[in-house]
Amino acid sequence: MLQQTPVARVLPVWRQWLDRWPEPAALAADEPGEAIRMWGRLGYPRRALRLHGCATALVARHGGQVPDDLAELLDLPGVGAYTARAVAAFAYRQRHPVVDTNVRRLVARVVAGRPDGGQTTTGADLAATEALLPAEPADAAAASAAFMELGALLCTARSPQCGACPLGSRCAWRAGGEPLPTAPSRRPQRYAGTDRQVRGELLAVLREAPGPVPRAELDVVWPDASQRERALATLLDDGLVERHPDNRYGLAGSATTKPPPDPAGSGGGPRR
DNA sequence: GATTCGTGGGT
DNA sequence: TACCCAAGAAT
Repeated sequence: MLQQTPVARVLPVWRQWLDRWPEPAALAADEPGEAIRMWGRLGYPRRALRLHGCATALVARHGGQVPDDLAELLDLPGVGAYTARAVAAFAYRQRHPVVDTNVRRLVARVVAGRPDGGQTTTGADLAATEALLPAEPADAAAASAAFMELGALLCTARSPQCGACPLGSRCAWRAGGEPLPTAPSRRPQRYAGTDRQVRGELLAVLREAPGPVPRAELDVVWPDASQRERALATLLDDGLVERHPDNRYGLAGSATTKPPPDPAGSGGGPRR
């Protein structure tokens, strides 16, 4: 949930989520569509699907437990370099570099004197961060937590508070006069009008509906029919949405949630 | 390595 | 208003 999403926005959803599914087996036993529904408006809904897939994999491969081996963690759906190492380090106290966007920026500044980190974590980022870790695994985990907090609270992207930073004069970026980024080089990140927004609108209808809805209920969310088609097609392709035999649409695998009265008697569609 | 994938709050 | 940017992962 925390992937590319501010902590404050995650917290309420996370609490409801764990209240409903306290352990992987509980989530795995429910429909993936219910995970999408509970995801709410956190964004990147494929993460909900992957989290459900992750729970399923944990049950199938690891007896419902979260493994402590880095390679096994990396094999889980939705678990990448950051999450796998965060779990191994924070939950199991292993010595791994934990590199998120905050640590990437912090290390870029402190070590390399650059104004910002890259968009994605590279092998060089992992190596540079690993070099900063104490030898003792428990201390390394504490240091990783400290790096993340430092990057998130003081060494921020916009307005870093260098005066309050405990690293003080040991920072190469500060020593270099805190040079600003040379080129903007950031992609335009507009959202309004994109297929992303249309996907979001379509999914919002399906989340709020108790079960599959007729096509007409999806058609009202966006005026451009061709863009609507495209967005719906990608949702189907991602496995977030299912088309039922009666030409209604619903969240993946959630056809069981009390379908409305069906005169045609086709039921909620077959389930496996 | 570069792109794509949502959403909302801060500046 | 417009833009930035979040505890990234998959392709």
